[in-house]
Amino acid sequence: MPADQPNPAVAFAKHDHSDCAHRILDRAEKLSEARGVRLTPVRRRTLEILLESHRAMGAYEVLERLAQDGFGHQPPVAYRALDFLVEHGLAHRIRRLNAFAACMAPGQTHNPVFFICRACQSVAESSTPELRDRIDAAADAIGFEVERANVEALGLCPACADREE
Amino acid sequence: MPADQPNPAVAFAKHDHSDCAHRILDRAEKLSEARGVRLTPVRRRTLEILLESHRAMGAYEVLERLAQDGFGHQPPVAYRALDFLVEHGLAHRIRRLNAFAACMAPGQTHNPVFFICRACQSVAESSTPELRDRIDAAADAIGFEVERANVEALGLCPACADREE
DNA sequence: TCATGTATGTTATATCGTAACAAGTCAAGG
DNA sequence: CCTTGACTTGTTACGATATAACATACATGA
Repeated sequence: MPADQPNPAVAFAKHDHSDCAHRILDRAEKLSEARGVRLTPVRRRTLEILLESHRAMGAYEVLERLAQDGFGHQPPVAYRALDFLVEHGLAHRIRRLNAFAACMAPGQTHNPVFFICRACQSVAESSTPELRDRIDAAADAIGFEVERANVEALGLCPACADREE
Repeated sequence: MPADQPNPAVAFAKHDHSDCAHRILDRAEKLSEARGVRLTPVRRRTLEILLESHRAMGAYEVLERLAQDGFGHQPPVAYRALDFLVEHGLAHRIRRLNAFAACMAPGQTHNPVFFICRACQSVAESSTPELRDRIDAAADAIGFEVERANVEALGLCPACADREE
């Protein structure tokens, strides 16, 4: 697999995580510049915090970390940074968990499917255009116009599945 | 289309709604009996309330209606009834809206896709085993075991799409 | 009938999210 | 340089969603 392609298994496999986080931060910087938006210190730090794990984190958990680092202590600080990241495709909102996770393939148009481990809350992201095609086909059949589609699968990641046996 | 098959377009089309609601209530009764669980007055009334529209309703909205009908006034009353309905496949939770909608095909194992109109909040439910197959295939590739999968598509229903043009 | 599990209702509180406003930052044009 | 306007960050205050814990009632079967 080429190094610049997203590897959906990465969240569940051993890997050089600091490397993987840095790579994404670099891309986030470049993307922000290219789009003329500002990856300010809070926003950048928020992304770093999300990138420290492949878990989904609640806004208040992120806020606590931001506060420790000298940023504001109030909810809007975290929500605004997270909203920015989501809006620009640098993070995703995982609705089932009321939480957020860094996007592992920023900048690529992708229709992500989230695989959420119910035991360790890690989240893997897989990109499957065919899935979106199916959704669009079903929508067409009833005259519905899909703008965004969200697929969240709950289950067990390989490590936690082993542990449960 | 046979009358006992779910028609995914029903939510967006004109139809004899009181008939459609009664049919589902009947099935809910039979299903509950068959499974040895009790469709008690609050639970039944909760399902009726959801069935009055094809919209998703928030728990507090449902609670208000229940209170008017002489049931309890506190959140757990609504949440417990809704949780029961969801657990037994008689209703679905629409996470994007923090809301609940009656299931239009109770008793059938189905992997529902929800088409949520962002203008009128109506929800249509479409059942597509192929979609689930795709999700499972993507999961297999990374060693993930899917237990439940959730597809929520946001967009415009036919009526609201017309209105926006 | 009475023991047991299940349902319903309550109070209280946890958790998640946003509106509205004040103050600071930054870049472009005068 | 310095003003202006758009944007960003921070605050207070509140709204919306959800659950824990406990008391009471009710069905069911030994």
